[in-house]
Amino acid sequence: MSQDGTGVDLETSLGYLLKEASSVLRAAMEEVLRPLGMTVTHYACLELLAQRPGLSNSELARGAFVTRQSMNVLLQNLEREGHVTRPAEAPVGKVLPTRLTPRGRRSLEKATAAVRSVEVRMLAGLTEADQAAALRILRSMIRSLRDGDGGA
Amino acid sequence: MSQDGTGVDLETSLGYLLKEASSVLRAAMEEVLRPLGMTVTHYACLELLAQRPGLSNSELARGAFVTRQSMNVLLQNLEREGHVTRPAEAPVGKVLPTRLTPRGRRSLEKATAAVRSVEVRMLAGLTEADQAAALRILRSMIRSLRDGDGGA
DNA sequence: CTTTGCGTGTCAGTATTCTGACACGCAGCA
DNA sequence: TGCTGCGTGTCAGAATACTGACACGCAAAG
Repeated sequence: MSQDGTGVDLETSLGYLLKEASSVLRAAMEEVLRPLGMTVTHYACLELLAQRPGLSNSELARGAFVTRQSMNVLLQNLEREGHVTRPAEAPVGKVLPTRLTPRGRRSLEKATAAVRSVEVRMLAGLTEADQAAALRILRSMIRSLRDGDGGA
Repeated sequence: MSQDGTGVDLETSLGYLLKEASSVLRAAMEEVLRPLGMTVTHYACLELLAQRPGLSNSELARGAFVTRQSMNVLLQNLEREGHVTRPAEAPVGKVLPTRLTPRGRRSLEKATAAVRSVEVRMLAGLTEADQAAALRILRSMIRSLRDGDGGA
């Protein structure tokens, strides 16, 4: 298909590989989440809420790597579908703490299992040491990027 | 800001970390590309063309992890701005081989420098061995995910 | 030579996300 | 006490990407 005559260092760029891995992972997650009627962002939001109940819209947005606005429309959908609840009035300030409903928790269970199977598949062929190294390396990358981002 | 009382294993999930790293990397790239009037997908397309001249729209799309349709509108923009050229007639079949113009090559140079600086910053704190390990691990993840994707 | 499969470019419509901007509430400081 | 900085929720508009569908051309199989 490709002329493959000039195959260069695109495949040796960690940045490109990172994007590729993330893209493939997202596609794989979408594939297993679709039968459940969920998107990746849906799942991320629910998982976040399960692990940290009472998160605000903005905090959820940061955790799912989208903007507050996007997360807000997502939360409205989830609320309408009965997966999450938000108080009509802010208990303090303007923050509306969000919580999972039993129904949301139930659909999250299936999604979590599906996603976990994808992650297991992704890690097949990697030793424990590899996974530990990956964790350390990715954290280092994130920290280095963040330091320069907000700092300078 | 967060109640940080339930800090769970979100930070130990390689999938989440992968998404986080990719997100931070993309943000950092957008930040340095914005002054140049380019987006990440713009840059990816140009870089792809520099390394593999004559790529088709579909091949470009696959390389930049977007759909053919999205890449097509991007190419139309780039063509209108004089960064790339596509023959009006397909030399063979329907494939329209795309090439960089001198102007496109020039703006790519600045972008490449900017992006490279981001990648260097990302890799700060990592040894050569770490980088080699990251390459190997990411490739393994991609392959494992792909095998299960299209195969099963 | 005909036919089937595959990849491609393209059109139309939809959905999702983002950027920009506004007002509000809390915390710290003079 | 009054004020400034910061974070938040929300509204509106625009940009971007995606899904679905169509016709065309090449290549392999009959």
